[in-house]
Amino acid sequence: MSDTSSQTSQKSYKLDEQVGYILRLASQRHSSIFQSHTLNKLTPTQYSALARIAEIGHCSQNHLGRLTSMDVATIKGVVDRLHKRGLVTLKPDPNDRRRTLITLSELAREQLDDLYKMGHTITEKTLAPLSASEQQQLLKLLVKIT
Amino acid sequence: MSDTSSQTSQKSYKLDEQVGYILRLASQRHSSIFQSHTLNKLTPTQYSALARIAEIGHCSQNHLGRLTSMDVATIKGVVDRLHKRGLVTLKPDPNDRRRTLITLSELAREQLDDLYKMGHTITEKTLAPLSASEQQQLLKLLVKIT
DNA sequence: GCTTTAATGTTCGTATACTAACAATTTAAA
DNA sequence: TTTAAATTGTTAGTATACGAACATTAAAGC
Repeated sequence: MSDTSSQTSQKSYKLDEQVGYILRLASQRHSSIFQSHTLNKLTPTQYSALARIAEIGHCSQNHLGRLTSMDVATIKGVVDRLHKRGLVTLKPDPNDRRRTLITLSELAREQLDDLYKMGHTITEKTLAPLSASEQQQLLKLLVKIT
Repeated sequence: MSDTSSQTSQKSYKLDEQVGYILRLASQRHSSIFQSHTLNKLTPTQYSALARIAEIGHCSQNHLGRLTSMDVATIKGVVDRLHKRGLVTLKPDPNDRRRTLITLSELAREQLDDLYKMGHTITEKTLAPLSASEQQQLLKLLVKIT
């Protein structure tokens, strides 16, 4: 009897085959690629927030959080840092005194094309090990488990 | 001319179609499932570390970090918290005075079967939206971009 | 109208995750 | 063998990420 430890745990557990673990590894590699290509040391999260504001024009802080899947505490930090860097402008919502309206700054609008180019490059590099059809397949499956 | 902003950015950028963004969403959903099923409020990262130690028996802190893809600062915090909870035991390596040998505690060994069962359940729930062949396909593709 | 409920933004606490710098120790090179 | 280089673990700083609690304001229910 060579295996004395698996008497009660017949089903072996292999960490390297668990989705959660592999997802973390894939995210790490993407972050690493992102960081090596990013302009102005922008983070993936900050980039997501900027891209979303660019899409919709303007919105409140919590709304932006929902649109980018960040909870209220996280989106606050992100918006604060984007504001500190002069990439977004903040002004009170005249229709709701609780809200702050967030918009892209002029500086951010000027950089938008370069930022988009950067985003595409990062996506390309991340998916480089896959064929075109594999890339589509991966995105489709990932969306399904979201 | 309805679109005045895309003169220089012909290629549109859709955040919802970028791997990095979708990877974050998938990781978030997995974490949420993990958290709702975990014993003792163990985190995915702590669980990975425990599972790896269980696989290899014992190792140094930095080595464990490499085996679980955590940098030296991160693995230190994880090991500290596992130690504080009594899940690992630490003792100096007699052969190398820089190293600390990490092993599973008796408590952790007793819980191992339940932890493995929990891990399998979490993996199942995370992959539930996919068919069996889709699940294998997803893991295969994720590993490729790692 | 008034009260209850909900939404917005803030703050605190904890846990990854990574960079950079550092002291102690070990290994490799000269 | 003595110096140089690498490894181990620690610490400080920054940035997500989430739960929980809180005050202010708005919306709903009566």
